[in-house]
Amino acid sequence: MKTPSKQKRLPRAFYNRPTEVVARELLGKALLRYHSGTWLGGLIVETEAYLSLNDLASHSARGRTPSNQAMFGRPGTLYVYPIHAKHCMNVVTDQVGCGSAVLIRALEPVWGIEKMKEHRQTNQLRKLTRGPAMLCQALAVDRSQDNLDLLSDDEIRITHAKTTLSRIQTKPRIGISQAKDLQLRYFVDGNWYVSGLARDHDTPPAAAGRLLNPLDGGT
DNA sequence: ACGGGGATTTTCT
DNA sequence: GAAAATCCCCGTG
Repeated sequence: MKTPSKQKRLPRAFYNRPTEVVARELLGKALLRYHSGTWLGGLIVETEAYLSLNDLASHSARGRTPSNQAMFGRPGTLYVYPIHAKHCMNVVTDQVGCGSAVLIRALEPVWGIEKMKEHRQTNQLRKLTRGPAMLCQALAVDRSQDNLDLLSDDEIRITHAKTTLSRIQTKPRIGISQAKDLQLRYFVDGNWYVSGLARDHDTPPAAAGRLLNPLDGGT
């Protein structure tokens, strides 16, 4: 299984920190998924933090249930949940049992773009991974990946990446009905693949203000 | 069993 | 900008 990048995985200690810190520092890292003999993935450009305390929008706010148990696992655990007949993926943060996680909301597609186009049934680059459910479909991630460990699993990982970040923005989270005031959404300012209103980041990749592709990025 | 709501996406006007 | 599509999950009875 030849990896498309020589970068190493993020260590456990990276995730075992306050959720807001992890959410911000995940920007620019590489999310890689091995599926049907090929690598898929891209660079993280948008995240949201969901806290263990005083955050009614978090799935952990009403305690542990059978479906959200992964959220209470070790930092670096994957938490995949179903919503509106689709799926979204999170990375568990902070200490074991906290019930906090970071939602991965958007990627700049880099690896396996043709395969991701098939999974998404489109030829438009911008429709591959611009949104939490879109990127799960592109990467063929669903509930069967729930509770996997990003540090040891063979088919999914998050690694360092040689990237140059433009300014990082912090804004309220998207699509929630509670705790709307908390500023826990982080994204690369101006990146073409960030979700939400198009006018906030409508600059095509050929122009300025974005993540640069990693130097060892491949097909 | 039932029903409302949801960290969404797509399509329509 | 609004609404449909679509289904899982959990509180309630």
